Parts: sequence; structure tokens; C-alpha cells
Amino acid sequence: MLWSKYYIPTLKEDPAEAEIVSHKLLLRAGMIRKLTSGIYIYLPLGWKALQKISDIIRQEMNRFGAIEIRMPAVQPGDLWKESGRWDVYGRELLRFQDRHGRDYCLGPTHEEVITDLVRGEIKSYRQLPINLYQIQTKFRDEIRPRFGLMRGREFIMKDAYSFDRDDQGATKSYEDMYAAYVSIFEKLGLKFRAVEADSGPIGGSFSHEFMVLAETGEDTIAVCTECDFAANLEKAEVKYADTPDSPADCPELEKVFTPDKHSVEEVAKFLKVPEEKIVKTLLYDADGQAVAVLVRGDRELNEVKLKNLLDVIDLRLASAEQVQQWSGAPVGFAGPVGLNVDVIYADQELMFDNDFVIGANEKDTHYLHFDPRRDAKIKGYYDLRQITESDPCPRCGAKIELTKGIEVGHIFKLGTKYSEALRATFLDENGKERPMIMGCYGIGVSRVLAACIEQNHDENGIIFPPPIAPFDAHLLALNPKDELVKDKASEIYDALTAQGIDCLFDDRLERPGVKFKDADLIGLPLQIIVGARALQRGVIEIKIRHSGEKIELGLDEIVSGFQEVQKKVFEFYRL
RNA sequence: CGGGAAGUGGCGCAGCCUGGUAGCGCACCUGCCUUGGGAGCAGGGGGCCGCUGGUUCAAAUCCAGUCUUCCCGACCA
Repeated sequence: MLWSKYYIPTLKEDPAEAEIVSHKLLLRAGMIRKLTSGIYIYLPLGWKALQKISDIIRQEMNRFGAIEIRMPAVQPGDLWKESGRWDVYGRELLRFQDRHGRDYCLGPTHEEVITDLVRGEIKSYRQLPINLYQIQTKFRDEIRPRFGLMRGREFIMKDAYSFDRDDQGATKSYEDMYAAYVSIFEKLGLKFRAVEADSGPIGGSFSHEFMVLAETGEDTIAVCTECDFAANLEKAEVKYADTPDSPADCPELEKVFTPDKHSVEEVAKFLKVPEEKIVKTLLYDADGQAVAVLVRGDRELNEVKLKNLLDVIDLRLASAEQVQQWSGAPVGFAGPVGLNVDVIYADQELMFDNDFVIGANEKDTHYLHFDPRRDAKIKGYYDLRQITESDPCPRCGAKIELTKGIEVGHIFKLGTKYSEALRATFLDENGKERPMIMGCYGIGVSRVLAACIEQNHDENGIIFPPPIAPFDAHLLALNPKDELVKDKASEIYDALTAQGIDCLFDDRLERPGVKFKDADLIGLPLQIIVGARALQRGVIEIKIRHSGEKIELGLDEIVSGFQEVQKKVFEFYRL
């Protein structure tokens, strides 16, 4: 492809609207443009990269037995009413009516449609299992779209749905998809981890998230340095090697004056006790009910664990008024003794110690010498806090590391939630009607592109791994007015193209600096630089984008030499 | 929805406080010149100052309302 005949509108400056690096670079490299909030136009380079990602996904999905279909973006409201999600999905579901006043929505996901299809077509155990997928534009009217392709309202997703006769089959389908996902992200040349995840509101028995590792990731994941344990922070279990001895006797509770000391940090400093000898009492409004949770002062409560324990839909930190009402004191002085809340849970860690400082439910007052078992009516001790790097791996006890990642894929074992709601049943060998066991498997295709850039860039621009790069190589004719340079570059372009190498040829009448900057910005893995100076010495130059290494090639060995360098680059990405 | 910020040629911004000819850099067009890291010189085109209303002889500038966008929180591929 000739640059002069293509459309790559690069930008010198960072657009004001972009905050994170992938968003800035996607805009600057001329890959996307915003139409309106959370909705983007894919320009040629961006679209080509997305196609390459889609092709790899398609190839691996097919290899693992899934079959591609294409479902509509517009879906009838009736189906959503049937599954019960019309009322629970909330405002993220963009709804509208047609001219007859019938309800429709833009599909944020396709469980309803696929289940509707399958229930009408598949009636016998002989037709199972089946796994159908599509690569499609989804629409979710996100509360707050942000970060370019990272969280758009309109985005491209690959979603697959499996249907099985029994749980064993469903597990096999799940495992196949797990294997397919591992293969997909390996073939994309990305550094990633599969982590155990909370299955969230979609429900189901177990689930994994696929995380592209990047310092700028929004999710934190806990990874074991020894075994293959990896889990989303929300899910990561805190486990104690053995139960420590019961704590020693504890002096009686004693009130102390703590003027204006609200935070754990302030109280610790004021009373000269370590933060771990303080217990914080967090008050929550759980579906309207007051709940108190006790956690050590130096720990963070994990709200997902709490939510799962309580099994509630709406969990929120109590408002200042609620705190006043329930504790009888302003925020910062709540404590488990004399609290006007019936349900008190504690993190399991509190079983192992006593003699804590707690709030006294009175302004500017705390208690010393709190013993959880002696002084409070605690409903139960559970794993409720966030794991830290000083906790052992819950599997093997080795060291845990926390790293950042971007969720690009999520696989779920759904069970029969939708097949029961929509009556997708089949007849088994005994002629008995049974609901199909489902699984669903998503990859955020457009997010993969953003995540790829978050993981692979430097101060000059994108550094594409070869599988995602929109072109294999970037050929620069430094001064196309120089006949020799122009002819030689054209010759190289033809020779590489003949070898099936997809080459972007910068033939513009621009100064060299402009071309170098643009080449680094759009980040193709290899740059082939043809300039008068080198040509006089009978060589051209290849620059490897990720390492900056430059290799000179004689004019008679360009194609073979290029392929050798390319091989080295593939090895770097373990391809 | 709660909290914060911003809307001025395609992009990045100044001007606003203290009302009176709309400005700078990049990009764009023409010519000269230049070609191994976003050159230089000369000439040129392009702006409902987000929108509506108000104050005023006069509004980008002051006032009110409204829309949009971005950032932080609740949601997710």
C-alpha cells in the first residue's frame, strides 16, 4: 500500500480529549476518530488491526469447534421481557420503539437471541453439544464511557454460547474455550494471564477472566510466584496457614478522648498504637438493611466478598446521616460495642487477636482493649478483606504478587439460567425433557486493540506485536525525488509484496524527519529505510521497532535478510 | 446521578478579570528553497467565539439558563 494513496491522518499533538496512552496513540496514529461520546469511527489503519485480531479469534474459535453466525444488533423487547432482564438490566440497555410502538433494544449481549434461536431449532440430545459465536458490534449505554476504545458505548465483541446435554459436557465446552482463549492471546503476541473471577450478576458457577498485563490496567490481579494461581483481586481468597493460638487475656474496655481523630491513621498516631491494633467499623446499607463490618485498621474491605456473603443486590456505604442514626455519632467514631445495628460481621483475621482500639459511638471518643469475642455480638467471621502482597498464596502458600491488567476476555459457565427462563430444552436418551446447560464466552475485540497499545508502546508511539500490526513492514523512501532512492524503494516494495509481505510504502514528498516520526508513531514492527547515503554504500537499513536495533542489508539480499530479521522479531513475541 | 474542569478556524491554545478591529503555533493552499529525525523564507484561504435569552450605545468578554465534551466515583468485554 502506498501511503500517498491511503488515508492515515496522523496528529503531532495529543488531542485534549484523550487521557490514557492507548486513546492518545489511537487518535494520533490516525486509527480512530470520535463521532460522539463513547462511539468511534475506525479509520483504515485501526480497522485493519481489528481485522487481524478478528481473524485470529475466528481461526482459533473454529479450531476448537465453535461455529460462526451473525445475529442482529437490534433485538425485540419481548425476548428480554421473557428472560426477565428487561426490568433488571437497567438504563445501560438502550431501548426504543418502532413505528408500531413495539419495544426494541440495541443488543448489549446476545443470550436471549441465541437461546431463542436454539430452542426453536434444537430438540434432541443428538444435536448437542453446539457452540455458536459471532463477532459483532454491541451497544451498552455506559454510565460513563471513557478512555477511548477501552470503555466505549459501542464496541466490537466476539461472543460465543455453548449448549450441552449435561454438566460434564458443559465443563468440557468451558475447558475447550479456556484452551481456545489461551491460544488466541498467545497468537496475538500479548502478555496475559487467565485469572479466577467473580461471576458477577450474570450468575453461574465459575468463570475466568483473561487479563492483558499492563501497568495502566484498571484491574488488579493477584498472581502466585510459584504455582499457577491467579485471581482477580475481588475474588482472591485470603487464607491462613494455620490457626494461631487464642490471644492472651485482654484488659477491660476503657474509654479515651480522641478529639477530631476520625481516620485510622489519625487515631493510630494520636494513641500511639499501630494501625493493625485498630478495628475499623464500616457501616453499609444492604438492600435497605443496616450492616456493620469489622476489619483491621491496616486492611481494605473487599466489597465483592461482602456482597456475595450477604447475597444482596444493592450494597452501598452508609451515608453520613445513616452513620449518625446507627452509631449515634458522626462518621469516624462507629464501633461494634453499643452499635444500633443488628447484623455485625467481622473479617476472619480478628479471631486471632484482641486488645484493639475501636470507635465508641460517641463523638471524639474511642475504646481501648476491645476483644471481639468478649465485647461484641458478631454474627460470623469470614474472609472479607482484600488480599495483599504479604499474604500467602491460597493454593500453595508461596508469595503473591499484585499486578495490573486489562480485562479483555471473560468466560462463564452459565448453567440453565437462560435455558430455563426461555425454555430451551431437549429430549435426552430416555425421552425426558431437560434444559440445556449453557456457557458464554466473550472477548472485547476493540478493547484488545486498546489493551495491546497500553502494553506495547514507548514515548514515540505504538509498538505493534506482528500479529496485530496493520502491516508487516513500513518501507520509507527518504527522498523520493532522488531517482535512485525512488527506484530502489519501488523495487524492494515489489519484491516483498511478491513474497506475501504486506508492506506500507511511505512514498510521500515529505522530509525524512516527518517520515521517521510517523513510522515510530504508527508502530509497525519493522521499518525498511531506503536513503541516498546508505544506498551509496550499497546497503539499506532495517529498524526493529521494539528494540530500536538497526541492521544493514546488502542490496542483493534484501528479501532473505528481511525475512531473517522478521523471524527474530517473531521469536521475541514467542510466535 | 453526585463531585470537578472545559467549550474561541481541522488540531493544540491565548484573549475574558478591566466590554470597543478575533489572535498565536501546527495543519492547509501558492511560490522559492530544503531532504537521515516533525526545516526555512515569502504570500494566501478559512472562525455562527457551543446554543438561547438578558444587561449595554456596544458582548468572545458581564448575568441567567441550556446543550455538549472530558476527568474522579457506582457499571463492564
